[in-house]
Amino acid sequence: MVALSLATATKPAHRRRKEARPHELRSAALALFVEKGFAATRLEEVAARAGVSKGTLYLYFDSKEALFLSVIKESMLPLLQKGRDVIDLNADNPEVALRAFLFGWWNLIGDTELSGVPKLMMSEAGNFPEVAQFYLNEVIQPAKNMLQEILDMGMEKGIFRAVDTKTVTHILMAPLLQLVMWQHSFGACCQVPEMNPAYYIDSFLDLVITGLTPREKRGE
Amino acid sequence: MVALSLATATKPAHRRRKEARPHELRSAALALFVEKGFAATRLEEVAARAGVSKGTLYLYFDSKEALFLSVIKESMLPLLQKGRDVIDLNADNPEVALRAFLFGWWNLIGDTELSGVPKLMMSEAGNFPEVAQFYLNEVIQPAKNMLQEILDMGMEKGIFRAVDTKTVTHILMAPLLQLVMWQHSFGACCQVPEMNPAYYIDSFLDLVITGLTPREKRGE
Amino acid sequence: MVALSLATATKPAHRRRKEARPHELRSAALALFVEKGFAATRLEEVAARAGVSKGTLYLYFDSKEALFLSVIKESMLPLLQKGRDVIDLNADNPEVALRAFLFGWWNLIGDTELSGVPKLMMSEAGNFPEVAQFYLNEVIQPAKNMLQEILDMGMEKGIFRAVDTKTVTHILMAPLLQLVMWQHSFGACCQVPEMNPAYYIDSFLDLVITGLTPREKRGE
Amino acid sequence: MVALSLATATKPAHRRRKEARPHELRSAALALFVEKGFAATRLEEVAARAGVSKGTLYLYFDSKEALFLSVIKESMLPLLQKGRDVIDLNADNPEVALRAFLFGWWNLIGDTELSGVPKLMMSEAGNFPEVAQFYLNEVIQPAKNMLQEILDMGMEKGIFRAVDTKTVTHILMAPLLQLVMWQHSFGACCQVPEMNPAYYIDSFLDLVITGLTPREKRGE
DNA sequence: CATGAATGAGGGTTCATTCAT
DNA sequence: GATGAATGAACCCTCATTCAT
Repeated sequence: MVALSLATATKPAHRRRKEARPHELRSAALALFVEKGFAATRLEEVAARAGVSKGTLYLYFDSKEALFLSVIKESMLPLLQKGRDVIDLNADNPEVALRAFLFGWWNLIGDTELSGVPKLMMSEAGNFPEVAQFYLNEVIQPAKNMLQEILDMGMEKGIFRAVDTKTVTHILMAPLLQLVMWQHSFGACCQVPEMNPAYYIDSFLDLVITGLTPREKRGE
Repeated sequence: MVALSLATATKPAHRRRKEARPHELRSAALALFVEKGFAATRLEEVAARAGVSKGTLYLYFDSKEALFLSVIKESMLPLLQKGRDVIDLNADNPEVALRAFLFGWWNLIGDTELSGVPKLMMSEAGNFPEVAQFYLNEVIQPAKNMLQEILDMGMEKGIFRAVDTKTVTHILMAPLLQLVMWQHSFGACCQVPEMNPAYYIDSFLDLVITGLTPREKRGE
Repeated sequence: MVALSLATATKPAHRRRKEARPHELRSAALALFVEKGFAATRLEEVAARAGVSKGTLYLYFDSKEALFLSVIKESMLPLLQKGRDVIDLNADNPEVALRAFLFGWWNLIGDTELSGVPKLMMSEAGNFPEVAQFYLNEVIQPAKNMLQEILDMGMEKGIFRAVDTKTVTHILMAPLLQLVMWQHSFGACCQVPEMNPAYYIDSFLDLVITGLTPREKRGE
Repeated sequence: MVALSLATATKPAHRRRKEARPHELRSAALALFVEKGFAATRLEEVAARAGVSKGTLYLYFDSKEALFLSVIKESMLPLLQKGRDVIDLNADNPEVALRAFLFGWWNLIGDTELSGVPKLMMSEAGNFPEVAQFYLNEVIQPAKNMLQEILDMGMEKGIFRAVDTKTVTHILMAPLLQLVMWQHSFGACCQVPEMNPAYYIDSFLDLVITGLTPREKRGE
């Protein structure tokens, strides 16, 4: 009983609520910013979706802009380490590492509420250049560096042919990014044929690794 | 007929001006909608960029939404025929047709002010579902159908190996779309390394056609 | 008719309105700022009192604070020259100059809507230190310098006895300022016995010039 | 009796604290109301300055308005008796009584935190007419009656010449009130030359008692 | 036709007040 | 009692839209 009271009773209910609020508000804000855009989202709606009143939002964020910044910063930074792990675990097999990295991205970002972040950032970069620069430096660049590392490993081992890694990393991410853009735009509002993401990614990897040209025609 | 063309040519300046207005306003609106988003764009700024006053805009468009709709509709529809032409001209060589189609897209859209339309449409789909559905049906679907036609041709002739065309058309457009998204987001506001679009597209086609796997390892 | 059209028709009605608006708005703002204080005054009320809508106010002033600044600056500066004139016209008779100056202050400020400015400035100095410093330097100090000039003249001619002019100028303005403070505070909201300003100023000048001590006791 | 005083002295700290709270809160409120005005003062700041939390304030005062009322009422009423004493002590010498009264006002009010009350009351009269009426009836009028009593005494004894006492009492208070207004406005926020209050009051009494006119010119 | 002054609904933000702990 | 998280009414300010000139 003492142990129990130490574990839980030391934090009154409203303290526990208070600690969860910033995350709840960021989550609500992300969903709405992605759906409607930053300018068209009303803070009252964000608050309502998080189950609080308009004023409460200001207990946790200084302004609408500060909320936006927090959505971007707090969401993505913690994930970079996971990408690191994928590479370290598959250092001996670049093709597997490449598959694991892209599917990892999908599982951790593309298939979660975080998938909204890239869409949001692309839509709003023009209105928040500093946030965009931060995102570019602290999220995109590190992620591209990891991909490049995988390509370099593959080329070193002769598993991949020589390519311009700067360009190819961009190309490798494009379909994944396009997929989440699609899901948060037409996919969310239109009658559009189903698309199986795992199948899509698999097809893309297949295409990129073996190419369009049939085996028997290669080398002609 | 000669009289008619003369009549047109001698039309007083302000008449010619007047006829050009809707296009100038759409062009100004597109640029600003893309940069700031629909909600964050002020009509006064659109009017100023088109060199007219706020009130004049309402002589040509009923509302901000009508302007948006017009930007989307009038911009893209006239281009579809050009895609058709590309296919018809290269019906005998699917690989050339594929290259021509993607480079044609780049030259007619990606490298012009129209490149903003896909970015705008993706950002605003949530706020304008009907416009998005229209764009999906009347622009995206026809374009994908053309690409699919090219793939089908290639597979029929044995130039391309058998792939799921629905999925691959999506994949084929992704890097191009991502490129314009990039140029209208980070590219427009951040310190970001130069990227040569022609080289990028070429690399992508190369990758997709021949694959990552080196020739000597294929078929293992 | 030509003359007439040149004289009047060149300014359409809405242009004439536009030119009068800033003054009308300042006047309305002054009255309400004085009555309720800056913070407690709603801009909608200011606009209503000036006969326009809330938004119109922002066509002429950037913000509530800018309106405040304008009220202070545009109201008082034009009056300083009139004080100058009073001194120049009565350079030979310091006692008359003193009376003329104080009564002039009363007629031009104390008895007009401008009487609110000193009250407003005193009430709000703490919230607008820069405006207060400006008012001190550009309005109060020049006015005190004029009074000091009159006293110096009087002492030179032997009409006034030697006094510390810095202190006495302050003392000379105090009852006038207190009178307008009173009229804009208790006088505006309470049951309070009538006070005749001219009689009050006259009594004060009488007191200050001849003193409380009866003639026969003087010099004891 | 000894027991009682012991009981008081041994009262636990938090009890003594509790009894002092209303005064501490009023004092904090007065300072901030004077500096920023009633509307621009946040209760959270008042509470913080008094060293308690926002909620605690409501244990002692029903509302912001009630706090304002209390600031005015509790501050000034206890002082009136002191004015009475000054008169009674100097009943035989009106000039000394006049000096003692004005200097007493200065020492008890002008030179203490209470000096803010007149400034506050003047600034806020328009927003709190009932409080203003109360202040007028219960504070200002009694004080003016005392001054009037002194003048009447002086005139009766032939020490002062015959004047309109209603008006002169107003004039006599004006420089003192103006002095505290000044100190709480420009004096608190601007670069302004030093002013010695005792010297100022002395100069004023000198001026009012002997007048501006030099001895040898009097009676001309 | 073209203008730009005017409008007023809407949204970001503040803060007096309440109340569960 | 004392706290401070939560509320929501109120207010500043913006901007799509209208309309007299």
